[in-house]
Amino acid sequence: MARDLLDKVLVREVDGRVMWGRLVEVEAYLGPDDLAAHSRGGRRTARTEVMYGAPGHAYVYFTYGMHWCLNFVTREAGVPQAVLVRALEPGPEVGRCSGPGLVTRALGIDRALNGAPLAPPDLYVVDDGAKRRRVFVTRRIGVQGTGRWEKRLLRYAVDSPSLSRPLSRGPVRRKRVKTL
DNA sequence: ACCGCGATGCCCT
DNA sequence: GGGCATCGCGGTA
Repeated sequence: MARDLLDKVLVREVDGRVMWGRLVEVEAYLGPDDLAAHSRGGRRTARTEVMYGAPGHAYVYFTYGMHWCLNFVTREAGVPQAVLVRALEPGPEVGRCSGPGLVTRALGIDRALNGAPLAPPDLYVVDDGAKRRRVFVTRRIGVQGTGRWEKRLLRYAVDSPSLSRPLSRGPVRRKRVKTL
């Protein structure tokens, strides 16, 4: 799901204004077994509740005292997995989206959209037929102290100047970045 | 280029 | 009360 979302367009409409950006960087969080996921160990709290619901809905959480992060719930009810939206190539009139906190700030996404369906008119994804670029996979950003999970290649990105962080240090080298 | 750190508040133990 | 799926700034190279 994370891989398939790349190069598709995230659209946000608010007060009749249409904003969009192309998805270039996402991360998969694989539920109870994934020690880096909010739903690790099957945690089911007020915050994680929407991940236990139907797929195709937004999971929006607040972090570091100031940032909202947008996720897509991906699996059937009862399986709390999600894809974190980390970066977009911004459309016209949309500010920089090179990081999960910037994505939500640029598109006006906050707690009000937690649990919202990913469907018009508020927030949705469209396939505009753009050519799919080569997909790179790396370790997830900001994931530490989770044993093997911090090494797993669950960050999916296309090579773009709008990434939150480079695919690897220096020029992209085949040896350090797994290609699909 | 890399590193350290402060801001700021909710979540969960 | 500690930590956090972050960001931008200011310092050192």
